[in-house]
Amino acid sequence: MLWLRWASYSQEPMDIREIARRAKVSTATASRAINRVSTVDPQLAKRVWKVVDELGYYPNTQARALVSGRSRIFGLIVSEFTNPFFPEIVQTFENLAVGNNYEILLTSTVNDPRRMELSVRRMIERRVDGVAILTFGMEETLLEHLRFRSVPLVFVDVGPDVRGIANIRINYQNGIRQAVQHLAALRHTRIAFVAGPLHLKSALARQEAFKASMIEIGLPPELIVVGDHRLEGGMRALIEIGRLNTRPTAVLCSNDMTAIGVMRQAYDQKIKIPDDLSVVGFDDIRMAEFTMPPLTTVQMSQKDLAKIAFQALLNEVEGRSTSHERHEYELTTNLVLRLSTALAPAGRPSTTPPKRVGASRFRKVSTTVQSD
Amino acid sequence: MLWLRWASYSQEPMDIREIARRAKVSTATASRAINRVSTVDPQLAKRVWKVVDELGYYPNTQARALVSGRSRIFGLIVSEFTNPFFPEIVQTFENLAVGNNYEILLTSTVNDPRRMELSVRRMIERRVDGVAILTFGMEETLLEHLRFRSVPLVFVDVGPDVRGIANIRINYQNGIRQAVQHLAALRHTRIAFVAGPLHLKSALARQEAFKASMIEIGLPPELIVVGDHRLEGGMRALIEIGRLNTRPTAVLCSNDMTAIGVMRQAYDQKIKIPDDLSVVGFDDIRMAEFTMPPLTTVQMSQKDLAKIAFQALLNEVEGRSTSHERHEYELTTNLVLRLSTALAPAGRPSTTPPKRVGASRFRKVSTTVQSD
DNA sequence: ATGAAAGCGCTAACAG
DNA sequence: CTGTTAGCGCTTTCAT
Repeated sequence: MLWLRWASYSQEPMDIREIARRAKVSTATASRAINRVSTVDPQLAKRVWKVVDELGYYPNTQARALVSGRSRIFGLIVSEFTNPFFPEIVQTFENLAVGNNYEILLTSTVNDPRRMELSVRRMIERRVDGVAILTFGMEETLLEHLRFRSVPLVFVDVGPDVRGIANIRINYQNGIRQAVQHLAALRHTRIAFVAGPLHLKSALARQEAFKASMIEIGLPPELIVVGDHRLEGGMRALIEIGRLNTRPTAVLCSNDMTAIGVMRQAYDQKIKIPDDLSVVGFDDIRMAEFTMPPLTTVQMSQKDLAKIAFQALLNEVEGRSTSHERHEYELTTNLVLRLSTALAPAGRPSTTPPKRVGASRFRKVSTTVQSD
Repeated sequence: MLWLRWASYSQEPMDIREIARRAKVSTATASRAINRVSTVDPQLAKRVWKVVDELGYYPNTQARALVSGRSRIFGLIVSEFTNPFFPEIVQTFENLAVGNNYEILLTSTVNDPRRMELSVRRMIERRVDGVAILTFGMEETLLEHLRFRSVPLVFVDVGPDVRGIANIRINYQNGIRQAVQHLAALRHTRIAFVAGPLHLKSALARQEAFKASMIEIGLPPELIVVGDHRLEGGMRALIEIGRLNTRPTAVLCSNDMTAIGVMRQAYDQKIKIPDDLSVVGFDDIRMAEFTMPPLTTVQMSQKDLAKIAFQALLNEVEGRSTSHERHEYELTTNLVLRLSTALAPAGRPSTTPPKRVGASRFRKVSTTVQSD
């Protein structure tokens, strides 16, 4: 706190020159000491650091960035913070950022083309060192602006056509197959699927995974209704499903909000879950643990996703990767058993809920990521 | 897209000098044109802008900040992104930021003193123009670092002792009184309160508001159990309440997660809500709408909070406020009726749920805030 | 109204 | 190993 008293009676600029002067060294040496360059004489270094601490000197990052050409900022573009899928990602990303002396420039597109464009512009203006785009849909032309400036990019789930940018591919099939087989094992044969907005690649992929998984075990993937990945869509979907002449005993949803909508509608109609109807979600957002009953769901680990994204960016920037190879990462989804699924009503002799699992197991993703 | 083709065969730096050269003006004029200084000849300005657009030139914010001394970044310190209270705040804050050409430096303390210190350090290093601290608890000494550098600060809910920084005071009493009176009107007389961690000012204030509200209508505020503002605490609280010899018929919770925990525990114990027990939350996080039944809760508008915080910062920075007056803002809380409250079991002749209200009404906060 | 030039705070050659 | 110095890209006097 010494510098605080100092502060009270002098308000001169505290810049690296001031530090240098007081430590009786050149600015170059001061700079080196501060940046822990090993060749600097320990004596001098100590003198510099003493002054730095006494004065509470904090280097000006802008100036640093200007001369070094690296801002130590990673951009993170998401759709919407209020989408429950993102908070965990942002938190994990930030944890990694602080640990690596990066700042994060967080931006949301709120599904507005103008905001998308603005996001990209902001990234460029602030000269970010890399951008993670977790927004399930982004105009190709905007990316060109980033690519043109050779800003490292990480993407989730874009097609295989884009070259020169890292890509995290989601293995939807794995988790969805587990979900379908879990339901089948509980004697469900009439399994419905509530899809998401099919113009989204991710929603389409989930639906396809569902169909494939059903066919795989000889069940017809017929009962499909389209939702919107929101609560309302889930509610509407269950109403629609209720009108079907062959009523399903289980419903798999394209995301958790949809599943929560289904459960809400079931609650309103006094349909008991899981006794009358088994429900499975997708994503494993935080809320999935808090529903009643807790939701069985396919987990797409937001933590792992963030870790992979961050690490990919870091690899790119620190040049640990030769720039001409194709950078592919994979995130595998897995079923998390909770309490919203049970034996199918017809074949159920007694109420035997599936064993509850505390934590989920993952198959390790195909890339090494730093732990928390 | 013209500049994109240009880009393909020349990779020179696109800086303001390049713009100036191509527009056949001086860098000074280029700068003025880009910054829309009115005195610049329209002809020249147009020429400059043409080049800017063709080349896809984006000014370097670092350089700008360095010379102007203003970074156009606001710091936003929160406790934890995964705390459901924050996403809406962050989103609103960002919306306002983009609208005003600011960037936001988002930081979380995760209730770790080291991270708190780091947050402050990061703010200073990036030379933010102001900081909003929404973290219900922050060490005084850290603030000194910011105050010393005269960084404008906005705070939520700190005591009245701190001078020279803006403060948003929460009127807990208003909403909690409404909640208590709502329950009383439904013939509840044994109303329990599940408090939060009492070392938090905000938790303490809520408890005090509860006590005052009860006494006000002649009910003894005796049934108080302490939770932790998390789901688990709510669950434990209900168990504890169940052991009381005088069982309450309604429980008011210090925050929504607690209320959700209570509901979860009730679900597990087959206690029907609201028929057997009325539950009221506090905060009105997004999830409160999605519980079953939807949670009646005291709303502390996260949107309004963010708006006030941003506006306060802006006032400070744009110098619209004389720096010696005390800057106080107020946010009023209000009850939002949903479906988790009903007539007390004893005095209830039939099931008559309270009227459901779609949107809540607010008393306007005492300061003018920009709309979305 | 426009241009020349200084300089924001820092790092990185380069020279000693 | 240390110091001198030239910029990084921009805004802003100060002349014109």
